[in-house]
Amino acid sequence: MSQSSAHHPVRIDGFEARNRLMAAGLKLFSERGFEKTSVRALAQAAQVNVAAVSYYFGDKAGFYRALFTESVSPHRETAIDDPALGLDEALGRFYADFLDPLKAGDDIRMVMKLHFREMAQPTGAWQAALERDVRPQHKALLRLLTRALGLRRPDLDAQRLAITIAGMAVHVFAFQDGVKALCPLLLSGPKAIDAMADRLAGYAMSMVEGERQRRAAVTNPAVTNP
Amino acid sequence: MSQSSAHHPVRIDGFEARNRLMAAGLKLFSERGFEKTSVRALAQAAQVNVAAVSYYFGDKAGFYRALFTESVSPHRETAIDDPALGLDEALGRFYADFLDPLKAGDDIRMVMKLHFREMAQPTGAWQAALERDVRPQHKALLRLLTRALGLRRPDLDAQRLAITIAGMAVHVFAFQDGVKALCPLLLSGPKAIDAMADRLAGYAMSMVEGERQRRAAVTNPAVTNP
DNA sequence: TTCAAATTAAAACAACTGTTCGAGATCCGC
DNA sequence: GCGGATCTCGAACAGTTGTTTTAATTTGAA
Repeated sequence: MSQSSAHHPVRIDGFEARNRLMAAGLKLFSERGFEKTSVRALAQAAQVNVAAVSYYFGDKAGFYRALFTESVSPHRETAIDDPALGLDEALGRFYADFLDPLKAGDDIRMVMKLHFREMAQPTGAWQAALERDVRPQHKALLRLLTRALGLRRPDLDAQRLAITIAGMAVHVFAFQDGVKALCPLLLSGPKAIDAMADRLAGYAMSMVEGERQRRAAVTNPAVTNP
Repeated sequence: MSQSSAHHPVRIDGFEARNRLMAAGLKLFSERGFEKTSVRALAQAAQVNVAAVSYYFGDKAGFYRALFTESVSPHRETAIDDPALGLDEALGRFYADFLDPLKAGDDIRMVMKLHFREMAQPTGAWQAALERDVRPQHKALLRLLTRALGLRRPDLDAQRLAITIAGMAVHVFAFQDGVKALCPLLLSGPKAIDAMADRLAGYAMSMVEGERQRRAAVTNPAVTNP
């Protein structure tokens, strides 16, 4: 109903309570989700009165939104479509940067969980993040692939390739619990994560090469067709 | 508290209400999630009294579990590790069968959403499904890849490959909303879905081939190393 | 110190949650 | 028809939810 953080007129000094709330909110929301996290649980975890969340954020939803907005974006913005980079370098950076937050044991992991929780259950907060963060990354990847495939403009098959190449990273991230259930060693420790990023880059390279061959075969079917 | 569906002694005839509840539950739970769906909303959508869900399922949670259990498993169990199949055939079947439910416009899509909603936010209901449905598929895929790579036993890199190959399909499924936001044409209509499955199979083939070469290069590094 | 603004605290609010109760309706075999 | 099981209904339960209110407290500058 009310705007978020419209209560206090200008700004304040006693941000301790607000900060404690942010920390507790990151933890609880990422663990239990929005619905299952009550304002009272938040207040208790932050050692703060119940009214504080309304006082500082106007709303539980406003608190959630603030958490989503003010949290540092966990993914570095990689310039993968820099023409100076080779395809292998670009893809290597892409996966390395994408999977990097997996190594940080602290809050970043929680921010990620928060984000992917929203992906599976899209609300307004995520739609905004998609347009702001995901779409540019996708476009950059698409540019990279269009160039690598020697195309003038991206076509549907380039889109498929881009979605899949990005999806491999997203999948590792979003379903890390499932991955850990199937094979715990795959994501245990920084070295395993680096290895995973390396393999993903290799997979993507193979995919691009295969797509290149497929396109060649389609335009010149006489060679390989039975 | 109480066991699910422990109310009615033996069995009943008037299953109309129960069926209507199942349909409404599939719709609402898959749309809004478990927490956001109230028993009253379920009853109203099913045109059934509030007490019906307790009467037939004992519990809201029991209702959810029943929905999860009784719903037909959306994915056909593909025998991809049949040694008679070539790798390309096996992977082609795998993706075709996996993405097939995307074409069915009806309830199956809702069942999928229900499942993937649980994946992102694992509860008991999903853990059971993982052990029953996902793990066997993963093991079959792992067998297939182990054979294709000429290994005696699956190693960590084979695990990575299997997880990623399956993940490409999971990603399309789980984030179809995001995919549609980025490129709506990719999943519109059965032909597009078939094409996507084809491409995924091709990608996987390329990945396996690339992995085979990588392994060869590792065991015999003199050839390609700088 | 003094005063007003900023912050905290406890209690109460109304709305909604899942669940249960008991009375009525409906069915089926007899 | 009757009788008993099966099912439906509305009301009410106790508990939790997010939010507001009101008063007490702390804070910082004049």
